[in-house]
Amino acid sequence: MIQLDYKSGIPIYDQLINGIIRLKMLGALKGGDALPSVRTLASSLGINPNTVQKAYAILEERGVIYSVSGKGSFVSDDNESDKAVRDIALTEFKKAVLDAKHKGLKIEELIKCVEEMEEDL
Amino acid sequence: MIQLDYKSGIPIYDQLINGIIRLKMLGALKGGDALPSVRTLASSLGINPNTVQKAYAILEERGVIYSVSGKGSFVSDDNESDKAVRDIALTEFKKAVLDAKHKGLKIEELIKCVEEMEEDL
Amino acid sequence: MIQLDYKSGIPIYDQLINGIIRLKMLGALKGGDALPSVRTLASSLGINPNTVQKAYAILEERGVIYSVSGKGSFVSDDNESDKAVRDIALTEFKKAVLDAKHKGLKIEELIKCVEEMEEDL
Amino acid sequence: MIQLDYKSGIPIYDQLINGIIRLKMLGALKGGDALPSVRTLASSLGINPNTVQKAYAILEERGVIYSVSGKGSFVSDDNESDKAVRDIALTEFKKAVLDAKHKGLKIEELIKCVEEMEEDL
DNA sequence: GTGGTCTAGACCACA
DNA sequence: GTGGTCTAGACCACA
Repeated sequence: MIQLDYKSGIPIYDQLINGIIRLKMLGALKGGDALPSVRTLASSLGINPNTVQKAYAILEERGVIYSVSGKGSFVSDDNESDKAVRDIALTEFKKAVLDAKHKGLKIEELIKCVEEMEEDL
Repeated sequence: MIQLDYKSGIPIYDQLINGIIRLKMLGALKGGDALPSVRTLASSLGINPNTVQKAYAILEERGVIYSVSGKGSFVSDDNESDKAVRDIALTEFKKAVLDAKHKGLKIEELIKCVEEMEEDL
Repeated sequence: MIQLDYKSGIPIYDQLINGIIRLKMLGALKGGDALPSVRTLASSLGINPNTVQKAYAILEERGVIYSVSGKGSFVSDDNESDKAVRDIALTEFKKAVLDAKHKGLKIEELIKCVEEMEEDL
Repeated sequence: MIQLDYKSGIPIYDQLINGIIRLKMLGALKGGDALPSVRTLASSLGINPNTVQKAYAILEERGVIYSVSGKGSFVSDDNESDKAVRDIALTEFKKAVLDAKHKGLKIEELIKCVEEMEEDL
Protein backbone atom coordinates (compact mmCIF):
# COMPACT_ATOMS: atom_id res chain seq x y z
CA MET A 1 0.00 0.00 0.00
CA ILE A 2 1.83 3.05 1.27
CA GLN A 3 5.55 3.05 1.88
CA LEU A 4 6.78 5.32 4.66
CA ASP A 5 10.30 6.69 4.60
CA TYR A 6 11.34 7.84 8.04
CA LYS A 7 14.66 9.19 6.81
CA SER A 8 13.23 11.50 4.19
CA GLY A 9 12.44 14.32 6.57
CA ILE A 10 8.99 14.54 5.04
CA PRO A 11 6.34 14.43 7.78
CA ILE A 12 4.58 11.10 7.98
CA TYR A 13 1.16 12.69 7.56
CA ASP A 14 2.40 14.31 4.35
CA GLN A 15 3.64 10.98 3.06
CA LEU A 16 0.22 9.53 3.81
CA ILE A 17 -1.50 12.37 1.97
CA ASN A 18 0.74 11.94 -1.05
CA GLY A 19 0.36 8.18 -0.94
CA ILE A 20 -3.42 8.28 -0.95
CA ILE A 21 -3.51 10.87 -3.70
CA ARG A 22 -1.14 8.72 -5.74
CA LEU A 23 -3.28 5.62 -5.23
CA LYS A 24 -6.26 7.61 -6.43
CA MET A 25 -4.34 8.83 -9.49
CA LEU A 26 -3.32 5.31 -10.31
CA GLY A 27 -6.90 4.17 -10.09
CA ALA A 28 -6.26 1.86 -7.14
CA LEU A 29 -8.70 3.99 -5.18
CA LYS A 30 -11.91 5.11 -6.84
CA GLY A 31 -14.77 7.36 -5.85
CA GLY A 32 -16.87 5.82 -3.09
CA ASP A 33 -14.23 3.30 -2.04
CA ALA A 34 -13.87 2.90 1.70
CA LEU A 35 -10.50 3.75 3.14
CA PRO A 36 -9.08 1.73 6.00
CA SER A 37 -10.25 3.15 9.31
CA VAL A 38 -8.00 5.55 11.14
CA ARG A 39 -7.07 2.92 13.70
CA THR A 40 -6.63 0.10 11.19
CA LEU A 41 -4.32 2.05 8.93
CA ALA A 42 -2.37 3.32 11.92
CA SER A 43 -1.74 -0.11 13.33
CA SER A 44 -0.94 -1.66 9.96
CA LEU A 45 1.68 1.03 9.36
CA GLY A 46 2.87 0.99 12.96
CA ILE A 47 2.12 4.66 13.53
CA ASN A 48 -0.10 6.63 15.86
CA PRO A 49 -3.80 6.99 15.02
CA ASN A 50 -3.49 10.75 15.53
CA THR A 51 -1.11 10.94 12.61
CA VAL A 52 -3.51 9.14 10.31
CA GLN A 53 -6.32 11.29 11.64
CA LYS A 54 -4.37 14.41 10.68
CA ALA A 55 -3.76 13.15 7.16
CA TYR A 56 -7.41 12.22 6.68
CA ALA A 57 -8.56 15.59 8.02
CA ILE A 58 -6.39 17.45 5.53
CA LEU A 59 -7.47 15.21 2.66
CA GLU A 60 -11.10 15.83 3.62
CA GLU A 61 -10.61 19.56 3.72
CA ARG A 62 -9.11 19.40 0.25
CA GLY A 63 -12.08 17.38 -0.94
CA VAL A 64 -10.07 14.26 -1.79
CA ILE A 65 -11.93 12.09 0.70
CA TYR A 66 -14.89 12.50 3.03
CA SER A 67 -15.41 11.07 6.46
CA VAL A 68 -18.61 10.04 8.15
CA SER A 69 -18.47 9.84 11.92
CA GLY A 70 -19.30 6.33 12.96
CA LYS A 71 -19.18 4.94 9.45
CA GLY A 72 -15.72 5.49 8.09
CA SER A 73 -13.79 7.45 5.47
CA PHE A 74 -14.43 7.30 1.75
CA VAL A 75 -12.85 8.47 -1.48
CA SER A 76 -14.63 11.40 -3.12
CA ASP A 77 -15.60 10.96 -6.73
CA ASP A 78 -16.05 14.66 -7.06
CA ASN A 79 -13.89 15.94 -9.89
CA GLU A 80 -13.50 19.15 -7.97
CA SER A 81 -11.09 17.39 -5.67
CA ASP A 82 -8.73 16.63 -8.52
CA LYS A 83 -8.67 20.29 -9.39
CA ALA A 84 -7.82 21.25 -5.82
CA VAL A 85 -5.01 18.70 -5.70
CA ARG A 86 -3.62 19.91 -9.00
CA ASP A 87 -3.77 23.53 -7.91
CA ILE A 88 -1.79 22.78 -4.79
CA ALA A 89 0.69 20.69 -6.76
CA LEU A 90 1.15 23.43 -9.31
CA THR A 91 1.78 26.03 -6.64
CA GLU A 92 4.41 23.85 -5.07
CA PHE A 93 6.03 23.24 -8.43
CA LYS A 94 6.22 26.95 -9.12
CA LYS A 95 7.95 27.44 -5.80
CA ALA A 96 10.51 24.83 -6.87
CA VAL A 97 11.08 26.59 -10.19
CA LEU A 98 11.71 29.90 -8.44
CA ASP A 99 14.09 28.21 -6.04
CA ALA A 100 16.03 26.66 -8.89
CA LYS A 101 16.26 30.01 -10.63
CA HIS A 102 17.53 31.62 -7.46
CA LYS A 103 20.30 29.08 -7.37
CA GLY A 104 21.42 30.02 -10.85
CA LEU A 105 19.70 27.48 -13.06
CA LYS A 106 18.33 28.90 -16.27
CA ILE A 107 14.82 28.39 -17.55
CA GLU A 108 16.06 26.54 -20.62
CA GLU A 109 18.00 24.12 -18.43
CA LEU A 110 14.90 23.44 -16.37
CA ILE A 111 12.81 22.77 -19.43
CA LYS A 112 15.47 20.46 -20.83
CA CYS A 113 15.62 18.67 -17.49
CA VAL A 114 11.85 18.15 -17.46
CA GLU A 115 11.88 16.87 -21.02
CA GLU A 116 14.60 14.38 -20.24
CA MET A 117 12.65 13.10 -17.30
CA GLU A 118 9.72 12.43 -19.58
CA GLU A 119 11.73 9.82 -21.41
CA ASP A 120 12.83 8.09 -18.22
CA LEU A 121 9.37 7.57 -16.83
CA MET B 1 21.24 43.35 -0.50
CA ILE B 2 19.26 40.36 0.64
CA GLN B 3 15.53 40.55 1.12
CA LEU B 4 14.12 38.27 3.78
CA ASP B 5 10.52 37.12 3.60
CA TYR B 6 9.34 35.91 6.95
CA LYS B 7 6.00 34.80 5.58
CA SER B 8 7.41 32.51 2.93
CA GLY B 9 7.94 29.58 5.26
CA ILE B 10 11.46 29.16 3.90
CA PRO B 11 13.98 29.05 6.77
CA ILE B 12 15.92 32.28 7.12
CA TYR B 13 19.27 30.51 6.75
CA ASP B 14 18.08 29.05 3.45
CA GLN B 15 17.06 32.48 2.24
CA LEU B 16 20.51 33.72 3.15
CA ILE B 17 22.15 30.87 1.25
CA ASN B 18 20.02 31.52 -1.81
CA GLY B 19 20.61 35.25 -1.55
CA ILE B 20 24.38 34.95 -1.46
CA ILE B 21 24.41 32.47 -4.31
CA ARG B 22 22.21 34.80 -6.32
CA LEU B 23 24.49 37.77 -5.65
CA LYS B 24 27.40 35.69 -6.88
CA MET B 25 25.47 34.65 -10.00
CA LEU B 26 24.63 38.26 -10.71
CA GLY B 27 28.26 39.23 -10.37
CA ALA B 28 27.66 41.46 -7.36
CA LEU B 29 29.96 39.17 -5.43
CA LYS B 30 33.16 37.97 -7.08
CA GLY B 31 35.89 35.54 -6.14
CA GLY B 32 37.97 36.87 -3.27
CA ASP B 33 35.43 39.47 -2.16
CA ALA B 34 35.02 39.73 1.59
CA LEU B 35 31.61 38.95 2.98
CA PRO B 36 30.22 40.95 5.88
CA SER B 37 31.10 39.38 9.21
CA VAL B 38 28.56 37.12 10.84
CA ARG B 39 27.72 39.74 13.44
CA THR B 40 27.54 42.59 10.96
CA LEU B 41 25.25 40.81 8.57
CA ALA B 42 23.10 39.57 11.43
CA SER B 43 22.60 43.00 12.93
CA SER B 44 22.04 44.68 9.56
CA LEU B 45 19.32 42.17 8.78
CA GLY B 46 17.97 42.15 12.32
CA ILE B 47 18.38 38.42 12.73
CA ASN B 48 20.19 36.07 15.06
CA PRO B 49 23.96 35.63 14.50
CA ASN B 50 23.45 31.87 14.86
CA THR B 51 21.34 31.96 11.73
CA VAL B 52 24.01 33.72 9.68
CA GLN B 53 26.61 31.36 11.08
CA LYS B 54 24.60 28.39 9.90
CA ALA B 55 24.22 29.81 6.40
CA TYR B 56 27.96 30.55 6.12
CA ALA B 57 28.82 27.06 7.35
CA ILE B 58 26.66 25.43 4.71
CA LEU B 59 27.99 27.70 1.98
CA GLU B 60 31.52 26.85 2.99
CA GLU B 61 30.70 23.16 2.98
CA ARG B 62 29.46 23.54 -0.57
CA GLY B 63 32.58 25.46 -1.56
CA VAL B 64 30.78 28.68 -2.39
CA ILE B 65 32.70 30.66 0.21
CA TYR B 66 35.67 30.01 2.48
CA SER B 67 36.51 31.27 5.92
CA VAL B 68 39.86 32.36 7.28
CA SER B 69 40.05 32.23 11.05
CA GLY B 70 40.50 35.71 12.43
CA LYS B 71 40.14 37.38 9.05
CA GLY B 72 36.62 36.69 7.87
CA SER B 73 34.68 34.95 5.12
CA PHE B 74 35.39 35.29 1.43
CA VAL B 75 33.79 34.34 -1.85
CA SER B 76 35.44 31.39 -3.61
CA ASP B 77 36.46 31.94 -7.17
CA ASP B 78 36.56 28.24 -7.72
CA ASN B 79 34.28 27.40 -10.58
CA GLU B 80 33.82 23.99 -9.04
CA SER B 81 31.62 25.55 -6.40
CA ASP B 82 29.14 26.74 -8.95
CA LYS B 83 28.88 23.26 -10.33
CA ALA B 84 28.22 21.79 -6.88
CA VAL B 85 25.52 24.33 -6.16
CA ARG B 86 23.90 23.72 -9.48
CA ASP B 87 23.99 19.97 -8.98
CA ILE B 88 22.21 20.26 -5.66
CA ALA B 89 19.66 22.65 -7.12
CA LEU B 90 19.03 20.37 -10.06
CA THR B 91 18.52 17.35 -7.82
CA GLU B 92 15.96 19.24 -5.76
CA PHE B 93 14.22 20.43 -8.87
CA LYS B 94 13.95 16.89 -10.19
CA LYS B 95 12.36 15.83 -6.92
CA ALA B 96 9.78 18.58 -7.40
CA VAL B 97 9.04 17.42 -10.94
CA LEU B 98 8.47 13.86 -9.75
CA ASP B 99 6.20 15.09 -6.99
CA ALA B 100 4.14 17.12 -9.42
CA LYS B 101 3.83 14.12 -11.73
CA HIS B 102 2.68 11.95 -8.85
CA LYS B 103 -0.08 14.42 -8.18
CA GLY B 104 -1.37 14.15 -11.72
CA LEU B 105 0.29 17.02 -13.53
CA LYS B 106 1.53 16.19 -17.00
CA ILE B 107 4.99 16.93 -18.31
CA GLU B 108 3.63 19.29 -20.95
CA GLU B 109 1.79 21.25 -18.30
CA LEU B 110 4.95 21.61 -16.28
CA ILE B 111 6.92 22.81 -19.29
CA LYS B 112 4.20 25.30 -20.15
CA CYS B 113 4.20 26.48 -16.56
CA VAL B 114 7.96 27.02 -16.59
CA GLU B 115 7.79 28.90 -19.87
CA GLU B 116 5.09 31.21 -18.57
CA MET B 117 7.18 31.96 -15.50
CA GLU B 118 10.00 33.04 -17.76
CA GLU B 119 7.91 35.88 -19.10
CA ASP B 120 6.95 37.09 -15.64
CA LEU B 121 10.44 37.38 -14.30
CA MET C 1 -39.26 9.87 1.20
CA ILE C 2 -36.20 11.03 3.01
CA GLN C 3 -32.93 11.58 1.24
CA LEU C 4 -29.81 11.00 3.31
CA ASP C 5 -26.58 12.74 2.43
CA TYR C 6 -23.65 11.01 4.03
CA LYS C 7 -21.21 13.61 2.80
CA SER C 8 -22.96 16.57 4.37
CA GLY C 9 -21.45 16.07 7.79
CA ILE C 10 -24.90 16.43 9.34
CA PRO C 11 -25.59 13.48 11.66
CA ILE C 12 -28.00 10.96 10.17
CA TYR C 13 -30.42 11.28 13.06
CA ASP C 14 -30.56 15.03 12.46
CA GLN C 15 -31.30 14.47 8.80
CA LEU C 16 -34.10 12.14 9.81
CA ILE C 17 -35.53 14.73 12.21
CA ASN C 18 -35.39 17.43 9.56
CA GLY C 19 -36.87 15.09 6.98
CA ILE C 20 -39.86 14.16 9.06
CA ILE C 21 -40.52 17.75 10.05
CA ARG C 22 -40.32 18.73 6.39
CA LEU C 23 -42.76 16.01 5.36
CA LYS C 24 -45.12 17.30 8.00
CA MET C 25 -44.71 20.89 6.79
CA LEU C 26 -45.39 19.79 3.25
CA GLY C 27 -48.55 18.01 4.33
CA ALA C 28 -47.26 14.58 3.36
CA LEU C 29 -47.59 13.61 7.00
CA LYS C 30 -50.69 14.72 8.91
CA GLY C 31 -51.79 14.51 12.52
CA GLY C 32 -52.55 10.93 13.51
CA ASP C 33 -50.67 9.35 10.59
CA ALA C 34 -48.63 6.31 11.52
CA LEU C 35 -44.92 6.52 10.99
CA PRO C 36 -42.98 3.51 9.75
CA SER C 37 -41.67 1.43 12.62
CA VAL C 38 -38.13 1.99 13.79
CA ARG C 39 -36.96 -1.25 12.19
CA THR C 40 -38.85 -0.73 8.95
CA LEU C 41 -37.55 2.76 8.41
CA ALA C 42 -34.04 1.70 9.37
CA SER C 43 -33.93 -1.17 6.93
CA SER C 44 -35.55 0.81 4.11
CA LEU C 45 -32.89 3.49 4.52
CA GLY C 46 -30.13 1.02 5.14
CA ILE C 47 -29.17 2.54 8.46
CA ASN C 48 -28.87 1.40 12.05
CA PRO C 49 -32.14 1.08 14.04
CA ASN C 50 -30.43 2.89 16.91
CA THR C 51 -30.20 5.94 14.70
CA VAL C 52 -33.90 5.94 13.85
CA GLN C 53 -34.71 5.34 17.50
CA LYS C 54 -32.73 8.40 18.47
CA ALA C 55 -34.49 10.58 15.91
CA TYR C 56 -37.94 9.41 17.03
CA ALA C 57 -37.05 10.02 20.67
CA ILE C 58 -36.04 13.59 19.98
CA LEU C 59 -39.09 14.23 17.82
CA GLU C 60 -41.29 12.91 20.60
CA GLU C 61 -39.56 15.07 23.15
CA ARG C 62 -40.31 18.08 20.96
CA GLY C 63 -43.92 17.03 20.59
CA VAL C 64 -43.75 16.47 16.84
CA ILE C 65 -44.69 12.81 17.12
CA TYR C 66 -45.89 10.53 19.90
CA SER C 67 -45.35 6.87 20.54
CA VAL C 68 -47.78 4.29 21.80
CA SER C 69 -46.14 1.29 23.35
CA GLY C 70 -46.84 -1.78 21.28
CA LYS C 71 -48.64 0.15 18.58
CA GLY C 72 -46.07 2.42 16.99
CA SER C 73 -45.28 6.08 16.44
CA PHE C 74 -47.72 8.68 15.18
CA VAL C 75 -47.65 12.25 13.99
CA SER C 76 -49.00 14.75 16.52
CA ASP C 77 -51.74 17.05 15.31
CA ASP C 78 -50.99 19.39 18.12
CA ASN C 79 -50.22 22.78 16.65
CA GLU C 80 -48.13 23.47 19.69
CA SER C 81 -45.50 21.10 18.34
CA ASP C 82 -45.01 23.18 15.26
CA LYS C 83 -44.44 26.20 17.40
CA ALA C 84 -41.82 24.41 19.47
CA VAL C 85 -39.98 23.23 16.38
CA ARG C 86 -40.07 26.68 14.90
CA ASP C 87 -38.80 28.24 18.11
CA ILE C 88 -35.82 25.91 18.17
CA ALA C 89 -35.12 26.53 14.51
CA LEU C 90 -35.34 30.28 14.98
CA THR C 91 -32.96 30.21 17.92
CA GLU C 92 -30.43 28.26 15.90
CA PHE C 93 -30.81 30.60 12.99
CA LYS C 94 -30.20 33.62 15.21
CA LYS C 95 -27.02 31.98 16.45
CA ALA C 96 -25.89 31.62 12.84
CA VAL C 97 -26.64 35.27 12.13
CA LEU C 98 -24.57 36.35 15.13
CA ASP C 99 -21.73 34.10 14.03
CA ALA C 100 -21.76 35.56 10.55
CA LYS C 101 -21.73 39.08 11.97
CA HIS C 102 -18.79 38.21 14.16
CA LYS C 103 -16.90 37.15 11.11
CA GLY C 104 -17.43 40.49 9.43
CA LEU C 105 -20.51 39.98 7.29
CA LYS C 106 -22.95 42.87 7.32
CA ILE C 107 -26.65 42.56 7.93
CA GLU C 108 -27.46 43.83 4.45
CA GLU C 109 -25.25 41.17 2.92
CA LEU C 110 -27.03 38.49 4.89
CA ILE C 111 -30.43 39.73 3.82
CA LYS C 112 -29.32 39.86 0.20
CA CYS C 113 -27.94 36.34 0.53
CA VAL C 114 -31.25 35.05 1.93
CA GLU C 115 -33.21 36.76 -0.83
CA GLU C 116 -31.02 35.24 -3.50
CA MET C 117 -31.51 31.82 -2.01
CA GLU C 118 -35.25 32.30 -2.28
CA GLU C 119 -34.98 32.48 -6.03
CA ASP C 120 -32.89 29.35 -6.28
CA LEU C 121 -35.21 27.14 -4.32
CA MET D 1 -9.08 38.10 25.64
CA ILE D 2 -10.80 34.94 24.54
CA GLN D 3 -13.57 33.40 26.55
CA LEU D 4 -13.90 29.64 26.32
CA ASP D 5 -17.23 27.95 26.91
CA TYR D 6 -16.76 24.29 27.71
CA LYS D 7 -20.50 23.65 27.80
CA SER D 8 -21.20 24.93 24.31
CA GLY D 9 -20.22 21.74 22.55
CA ILE D 10 -18.16 23.84 20.14
CA PRO D 11 -14.61 22.45 19.95
CA ILE D 12 -12.10 24.55 21.84
CA TYR D 13 -9.93 25.00 18.76
CA ASP D 14 -12.95 26.38 16.91
CA GLN D 15 -13.65 28.80 19.71
CA LEU D 16 -10.04 29.94 19.50
CA ILE D 17 -10.32 30.41 15.74
CA ASN D 18 -13.50 32.42 16.08
CA GLY D 19 -12.08 34.42 18.95
CA ILE D 20 -8.98 35.46 17.06
CA ILE D 21 -10.97 36.33 13.95
CA ARG D 22 -13.30 38.41 16.09
CA LEU D 23 -10.41 40.24 17.73
CA LYS D 24 -9.08 41.02 14.28
CA MET D 25 -12.48 42.28 13.13
CA LEU D 26 -12.73 44.51 16.17
CA GLY D 27 -9.33 45.96 15.45
CA ALA D 28 -7.80 44.61 18.65
CA LEU D 29 -5.43 42.61 16.46
CA LYS D 30 -3.89 44.28 13.44
CA GLY D 31 -1.66 43.11 10.60
CA GLY D 32 1.82 42.30 11.80
CA ASP D 33 0.86 42.04 15.47
CA ALA D 34 2.48 39.15 17.29
CA LEU D 35 0.13 36.59 18.73
CA PRO D 36 0.90 34.95 22.06
CA SER D 37 3.07 31.88 21.54
CA VAL D 38 1.41 28.51 21.35
CA ARG D 39 2.63 27.60 24.81
CA THR D 40 1.85 30.97 26.38
CA LEU D 41 -1.71 31.08 25.14
CA ALA D 42 -2.24 27.46 26.12
CA SER D 43 -1.11 27.96 29.68
CA SER D 44 -2.95 31.25 30.09
CA LEU D 45 -6.17 29.55 28.99
CA GLY D 46 -5.43 26.37 30.87
CA ILE D 47 -5.57 24.18 27.78
CA ASN D 48 -3.16 21.92 25.95
CA PRO D 49 -0.60 23.44 23.58
CA ASN D 50 -1.69 20.96 20.91
CA THR D 51 -5.13 22.53 20.87
CA VAL D 52 -3.73 26.01 20.34
CA GLN D 53 -1.38 24.59 17.72
CA LYS D 54 -4.33 23.17 15.83
CA ALA D 55 -6.18 26.48 15.88
CA TYR D 56 -3.11 28.39 14.70
CA ALA D 57 -2.48 25.86 11.91
CA ILE D 58 -6.01 26.28 10.58
CA LEU D 59 -5.84 30.05 10.83
CA GLU D 60 -2.57 30.01 8.93
CA GLU D 61 -3.97 27.81 6.22
CA ARG D 62 -6.84 30.25 5.82
CA GLY D 63 -4.39 33.12 5.59
CA VAL D 64 -5.57 34.87 8.75
CA ILE D 65 -2.22 34.54 10.48
CA TYR D 66 1.25 33.32 9.55
CA SER D 67 3.74 31.46 11.68
CA VAL D 68 7.50 31.56 11.58
CA SER D 69 9.23 28.63 13.19
CA GLY D 70 11.45 29.88 15.94
CA LYS D 71 10.04 33.40 15.86
CA GLY D 72 6.34 33.20 16.59
CA SER D 73 2.93 33.71 15.02
CA PHE D 74 1.72 36.95 13.51
CA VAL D 75 -1.48 38.47 12.19
CA SER D 76 -1.62 38.74 8.39
CA ASP D 77 -2.42 42.14 6.99
CA ASP D 78 -3.25 40.58 3.68
CA ASN D 79 -6.74 41.58 2.67
CA GLU D 80 -7.06 38.23 0.96
CA SER D 81 -7.45 36.62 4.35
CA ASP D 82 -10.56 38.66 5.08
CA LYS D 83 -12.06 37.41 1.87
CA ALA D 84 -11.35 33.79 2.77
CA VAL D 85 -12.89 34.23 6.20
CA ARG D 86 -15.94 35.89 4.72
CA ASP D 87 -16.36 33.14 2.14
CA ILE D 88 -16.30 30.48 4.81
CA ALA D 89 -18.69 32.48 6.98
CA LEU D 90 -21.08 32.97 4.08
CA THR D 91 -21.08 29.26 3.27
CA GLU D 92 -21.89 28.44 6.86
CA PHE D 93 -24.63 31.02 6.92
CA LYS D 94 -26.22 29.56 3.80
CA LYS D 95 -26.22 26.16 5.45
CA ALA D 96 -28.08 27.69 8.38
CA VAL D 97 -30.64 29.28 6.08
CA LEU D 98 -31.29 25.95 4.38
CA ASP D 99 -31.63 24.27 7.74
CA ALA D 100 -34.15 26.83 8.91
CA LYS D 101 -36.14 26.41 5.72
CA HIS D 102 -36.15 22.67 6.19
CA LYS D 103 -37.67 23.17 9.59
CA GLY D 104 -40.54 25.15 8.18
CA LEU D 105 -39.41 28.74 8.55
CA LYS D 106 -40.22 30.96 5.61
CA ILE D 107 -37.76 33.21 3.86
CA GLU D 108 -39.70 36.32 4.86
CA GLU D 109 -39.57 35.29 8.49
CA LEU D 110 -35.80 34.83 8.26
CA ILE D 111 -35.35 38.24 6.68
CA LYS D 112 -37.55 39.85 9.32
CA CYS D 113 -35.56 38.07 12.00
CA VAL D 114 -32.27 39.36 10.60
CA GLU D 115 -33.63 42.89 10.36
CA GLU D 116 -34.78 42.83 13.95
CA MET D 117 -31.37 41.67 15.07
CA GLU D 118 -29.85 44.68 13.37
CA GLU D 119 -31.65 46.97 15.78
CA ASP D 120 -30.50 45.01 18.81
CA LEU D 121 -26.83 45.13 18.01
C1' DG E 1 12.10 30.31 23.31
C1' DT E 2 9.07 29.15 19.15
C1' DG E 3 6.52 26.49 15.82
C1' DG E 4 5.79 21.68 14.18
C1' DT E 5 5.48 16.59 14.47
C1' DC E 6 4.57 12.52 16.79
C1' DT E 7 3.32 9.08 20.35
C1' DA E 8 0.27 7.24 23.99
C1' DG E 9 -3.92 7.09 25.62
C1' DA E 10 -8.57 8.86 27.18
C1' DC E 11 -13.28 10.22 26.13
C1' DC E 12 -17.31 11.56 23.27
C1' DA E 13 -20.95 11.36 19.69
C1' DC E 14 -22.64 8.55 16.21
C1' DA E 15 -23.88 4.17 13.87
C1' DG F 1 -16.48 0.02 15.58
C1' DT F 2 -15.60 4.81 13.58
C1' DG F 3 -14.30 9.59 13.29
C1' DG F 4 -13.14 13.65 16.19
C1' DT F 5 -11.29 16.19 20.21
C1' DC F 6 -8.25 16.75 23.85
C1' DT F 7 -4.51 16.08 27.28
C1' DA F 8 0.31 15.01 28.55
C1' DG F 9 4.61 14.96 27.24
C1' DA F 10 8.71 14.12 24.12
C1' DC F 11 11.69 15.58 20.41
C1' DC F 12 13.27 18.32 16.36
C1' DA F 13 14.63 22.35 13.52
C1' DC F 14 15.12 27.10 13.71
C1' DA F 15 16.24 31.66 15.80
